[in-house]
Amino acid sequence: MSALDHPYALPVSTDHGLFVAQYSDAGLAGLNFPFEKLESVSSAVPKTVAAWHKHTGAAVKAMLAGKEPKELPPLVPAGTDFQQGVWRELRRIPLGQTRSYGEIAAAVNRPRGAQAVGQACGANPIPLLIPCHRVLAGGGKLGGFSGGLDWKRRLLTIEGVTLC
DNA sequence: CATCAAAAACTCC
DNA sequence: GGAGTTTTTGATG
Repeated sequence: MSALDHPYALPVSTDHGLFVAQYSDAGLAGLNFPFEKLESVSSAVPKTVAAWHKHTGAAVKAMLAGKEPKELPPLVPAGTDFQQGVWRELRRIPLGQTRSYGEIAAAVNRPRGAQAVGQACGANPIPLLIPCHRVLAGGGKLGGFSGGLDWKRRLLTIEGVTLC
């Protein structure tokens, strides 16, 4: 994992732990799952970032409650063109539904690029708001998840997805 | 060139 | 037909 240095990092307290949102000057650039220890967070931020963070906090809490976030901050994940395309497709998945890596691959015109889609999902800097957890492997298998498969199962359960 | 959060094809019971 | 293994495939560092 490369250390992405984003200008601002702010905590998001939830019932499931303390997330850390990272912002560039263009919007939300990263969202970290709760980990053992936290890196330094920014104490003072511009009002624009504060406004984004308010939306981020509400959105994250909404997601963890199984609801669709009402309002999102600008999402500005850094990545290649292919990754951006995949992430855009991921955001089109309705809450509580799942797609397969192959489906996403087809949607971005890479009919046989399922594994590449998997990589793009793994490179997703903003879990939850870019719902990479809604992407399963073929046949309803779980696949994998950056923050641990435990999180993926938990998130899907929250959204009402029943696993085989 | 090696790796990866996949999928289809192919084998063998 | 089903479970396990091998091949194919695409983006990334």
